[in-house]
Amino acid sequence: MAKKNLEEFAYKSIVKLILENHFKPGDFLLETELSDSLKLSRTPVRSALGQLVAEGFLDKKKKKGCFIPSPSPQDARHVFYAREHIEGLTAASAARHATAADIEYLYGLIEKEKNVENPGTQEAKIEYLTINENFHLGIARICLNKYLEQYCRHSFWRSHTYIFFFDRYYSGVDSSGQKTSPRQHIEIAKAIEDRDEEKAKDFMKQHIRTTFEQLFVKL
Amino acid sequence: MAKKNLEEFAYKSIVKLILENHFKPGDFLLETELSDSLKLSRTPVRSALGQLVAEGFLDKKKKKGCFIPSPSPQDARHVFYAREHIEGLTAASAARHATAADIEYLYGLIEKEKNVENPGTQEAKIEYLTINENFHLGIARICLNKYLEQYCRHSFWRSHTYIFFFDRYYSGVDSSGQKTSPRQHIEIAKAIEDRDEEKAKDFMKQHIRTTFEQLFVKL
DNA sequence: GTATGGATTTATGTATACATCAATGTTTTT
DNA sequence: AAAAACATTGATGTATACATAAATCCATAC
Repeated sequence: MAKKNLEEFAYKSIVKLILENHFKPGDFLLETELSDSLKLSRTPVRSALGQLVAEGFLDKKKKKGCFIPSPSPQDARHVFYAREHIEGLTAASAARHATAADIEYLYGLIEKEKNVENPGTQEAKIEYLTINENFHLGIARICLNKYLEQYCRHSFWRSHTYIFFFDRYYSGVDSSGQKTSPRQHIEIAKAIEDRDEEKAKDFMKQHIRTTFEQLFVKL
Repeated sequence: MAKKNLEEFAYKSIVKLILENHFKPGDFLLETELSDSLKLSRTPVRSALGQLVAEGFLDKKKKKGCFIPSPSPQDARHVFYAREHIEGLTAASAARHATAADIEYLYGLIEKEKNVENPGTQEAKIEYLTINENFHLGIARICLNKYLEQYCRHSFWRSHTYIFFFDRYYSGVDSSGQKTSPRQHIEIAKAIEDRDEEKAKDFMKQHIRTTFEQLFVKL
């Protein structure tokens, strides 16, 4: 990774570590350890951690440090409730603003999603995650409202805490044996293409509710 | 102001300066100037600025500094669009979760709002702002979803950039000669008290749209 | 054995010196 | 006079030393 901006480098590195599950909930991210392993001083590491706290991805205890927030069923409900409604809005707005190129982009992602190789492997899991992220954040971008996009990005990432914990999600298939996610993505893309704001909103909300239910059958 | 946590002190001080209109859009907030005037080193000031950037209250140009984002009609539309829908959600959720104490709190604010003294003065303006903030963020708190609360707080503050610029807002009266804001606040509080989620949502959305329209008649 | 109190440890919090880069101004060249 | 090359300036970016406080451990008192 490029190291011209150490702060940015630290930020990305830390996010990567988090996403790769190097830490478990409640773990403290020590400035000294991180600066040590990333071969930089505490200053840029500290900035990066501060950023992550301000963005709400990490919690902080004064004079104690930054730590991975603990997931809880209640928190999960809150995140997914927020996501459901906010992404409902972004999908509806996207239906208003999408260009031909935007729609092509979304369908391109769906194609990729259908053709992920070696399903079940760790690489496939990462691949699905990436495509899913691009789809949801892509729609947020298309909606052309930087505030909604920001909130969407935030709640999306927070929800991923949970997605990462439960493998069930990746094997989510419906009664017909088809993967639910690509099918629902197609519905959403179609609604956006048809400029049907209501449908786009409803399909998106349903999609996120499905995701939540697949993750938390037991709660 | 207490100075035990210099970073927090810096953060609050800078926010205060911004809200008191010490800077205009496009102005750079220089670390050296701030640390100088606040009598601390650059370190806590720099942290505070980084926080404000991460939260989206300031923009930043690499190696150049943090600056007040420029308002624009389009940005205003985006902020108020986001606020309208998010606060619609918080109001509906608040109608589900409000306790008797919560409802009393809201009505208390409305009473205060009715009885602000010396309307038209700068103090009255500040007083209105504070009450209004407490009302809107209070509802966000009552809804018990920390994500929605966070997004609500963010869009609320961003919208205040605009509210501060236009005095018309504070003199907003409807055709019957009554202040619109207290009247609409009463409607919302009543709907929450009645546990009528739909009405709470709709009144809140209407209220925020009214605010927007009062500000931007000319756009 | 438990509890209290203080030393130790260890991490964050802060100040400061220095490095770096972008912008600007100035000189030199054509 | 215009343009290119260079030097200056002034801010942020980074490293590091030191201050401080929370947590832990251990000794001592009861």
